[in-house]
Amino acid sequence: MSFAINSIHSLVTAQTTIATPIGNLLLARTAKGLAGAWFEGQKDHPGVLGAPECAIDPVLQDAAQQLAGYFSGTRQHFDLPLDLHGTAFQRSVWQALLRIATGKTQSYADIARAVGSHKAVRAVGSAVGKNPLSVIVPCHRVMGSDGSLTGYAGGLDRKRALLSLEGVVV
Amino acid sequence: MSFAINSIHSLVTAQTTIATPIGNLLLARTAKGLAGAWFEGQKDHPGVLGAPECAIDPVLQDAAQQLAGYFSGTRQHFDLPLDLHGTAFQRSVWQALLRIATGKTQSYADIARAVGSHKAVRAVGSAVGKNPLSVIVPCHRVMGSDGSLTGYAGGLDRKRALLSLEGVVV
DNA sequence: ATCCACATGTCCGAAAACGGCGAGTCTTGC
DNA sequence: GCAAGACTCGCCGTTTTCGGACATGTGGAT
Repeated sequence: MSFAINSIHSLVTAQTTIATPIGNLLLARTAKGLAGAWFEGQKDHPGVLGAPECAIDPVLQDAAQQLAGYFSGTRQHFDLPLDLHGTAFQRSVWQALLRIATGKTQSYADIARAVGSHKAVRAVGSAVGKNPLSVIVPCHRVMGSDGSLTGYAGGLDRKRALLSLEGVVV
Repeated sequence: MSFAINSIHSLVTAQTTIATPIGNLLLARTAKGLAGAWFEGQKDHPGVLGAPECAIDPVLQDAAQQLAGYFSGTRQHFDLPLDLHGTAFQRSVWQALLRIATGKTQSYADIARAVGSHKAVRAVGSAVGKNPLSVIVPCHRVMGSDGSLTGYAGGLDRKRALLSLEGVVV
């Protein structure tokens, strides 16, 4: 077994798993901030991380608490140090996602325009699909131009649940 | 028809042919020890040797007996006086082959490292291919780095048979 | 003298395949 | 007519695959 050279595996300094209404969420941090949040069984779940299980890390604790607030409906946005690993294009897409307010949605074409190349719609699709921070980077707020629920690495059920939690009618 | 200047033809003092489960094997010795073991129809088979057919030569007799043991599964390694004729590089490669235990395999790159020039992989390939002592110098235990069965002067079927006799799964 | 062919393995660039799309066309079924 | 699906094709960053170049020692051909 071998890991990709640029995987964040080797950079993770602490991890923990928290329970949410839609499944367990694995949180991972690096020296610079929160770097991963994957649902159990989600597409790019890194599997077992070598880093120490650590529930008392400040960043992970903050994240857990803010996520709890989000799922209970009291918190509208997150305030955490993030360490997003990806290509320049991917990072710009993820930044665009962070600018979508809770309860709003945008289309893949909207994001494409936002990052400057309005024709790169499919590329946006695959970048969105590789979002390493489920929930926190709100890739679930992206829908097809015709309003259709198109895809979600964690499964469409979770996407529906998150949107409905935010008051969006599908 | 002509023989190469450095061929061992003129040095052979005795020869014999023995039967094995995978074909007849021609054994040849010089004054110093066993110098040749070629399968019928194998690539560098020397053809007819001028030396006397002699089944009672001590070295040839030992070789025949040990080979019988090997093919019946009771013998794991050979103990015979060898007279390996080849260039310095070839001899060092063949010596490296002798260090591969029964039931193990190595890649051409492994051998290259073992003889000190890790980039001379192709050179190793051709040296291995010129091994004069089939079975006894276990050139059949060399495989591609990706585990592929690449070549054998006696035919890939024989290579497969030998490996399977040694318990290696291809 | 030179050149070529080998029982390989590594590297690098080019080319092709692959998506969490979208817009345009065509086909149904009312 | 006309709306809702099925199909086609262009779009573009990323990933995977593929092909050529190179390193190396030797022997045989030219």
